[in-house]
Amino acid sequence: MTADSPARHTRQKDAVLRQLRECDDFVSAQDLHRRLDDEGVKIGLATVYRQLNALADSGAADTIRLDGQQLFRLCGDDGHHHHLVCRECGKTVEIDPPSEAWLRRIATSHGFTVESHTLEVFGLCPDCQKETAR
Amino acid sequence: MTADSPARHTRQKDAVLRQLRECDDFVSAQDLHRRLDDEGVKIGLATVYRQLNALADSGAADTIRLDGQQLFRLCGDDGHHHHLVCRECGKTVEIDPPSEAWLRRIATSHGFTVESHTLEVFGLCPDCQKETAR
DNA sequence: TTACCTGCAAACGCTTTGCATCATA
DNA sequence: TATGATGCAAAGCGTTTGCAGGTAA
Repeated sequence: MTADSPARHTRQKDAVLRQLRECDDFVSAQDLHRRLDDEGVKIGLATVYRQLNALADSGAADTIRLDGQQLFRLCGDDGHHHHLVCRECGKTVEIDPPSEAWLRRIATSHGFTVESHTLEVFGLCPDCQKETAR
Repeated sequence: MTADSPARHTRQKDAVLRQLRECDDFVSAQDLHRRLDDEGVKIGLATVYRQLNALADSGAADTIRLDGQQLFRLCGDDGHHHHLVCRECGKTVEIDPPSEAWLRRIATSHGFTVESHTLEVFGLCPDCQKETAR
């Protein structure tokens, strides 16, 4: 571990951070890149990956893996939460995490520490229930 | 949805199933393929993937995603469970699912139904805690 | 001016798929 | 014999990396 990088300020870094702040949900690198592109922001996909990984490494962003791809979200704001995902249309709703005490009790009973956890609940949202009932 | 496949019995299917039974931890498809190869069992990697996916689809095997690859394990019992995963060495321990009532309460409060859920808790296992403390 | 950052494209690792062949039922 | 299963290799997908040129400090 040598001296850390000067952390230069760039247009692209800003764009990634800003866009990340605008999504309150997890986004994939590709998704973020597409959103920036739609906005007219010119940025390489590799740069998006590099920025997101840097944010994740520094602890500024949270990541989860879903369905083979890595999703990122700025962390630190409102504490972490999980998602209720509609299996049909993909709509997501934030839900509160399970009790930390419960997690800790389970982990420590096996001698593990708790660093992070993921929880996702899948079902049908109200709209898709209507569709299916038809 | 038409009639389902006859499910033919083959040497390869047996080999995958047997090898899977021999590991008490999660294994990747590549890992399982290598183990079979070491045993002298001739089998294509694609077949291993196909068998594992078939097992997972049918509900006979559990899968988790760790570090970019999918890991499989026979799920021994009917009731489903979750995992406590060591971030360092990958060791996993089964844990009980959160209360169904809790899940249902959360989902229905948003008008969702509950079909399935995933929960993974990451931390350090006892051995890796010692390593880190060093 | 320096050296970090970027963009492009090629490389990468894991997984899936097309297709001709094999073998179970 | 008929058809699902297999093996091989190529394609696919998300992600990372090498390198030449760009740009903040």
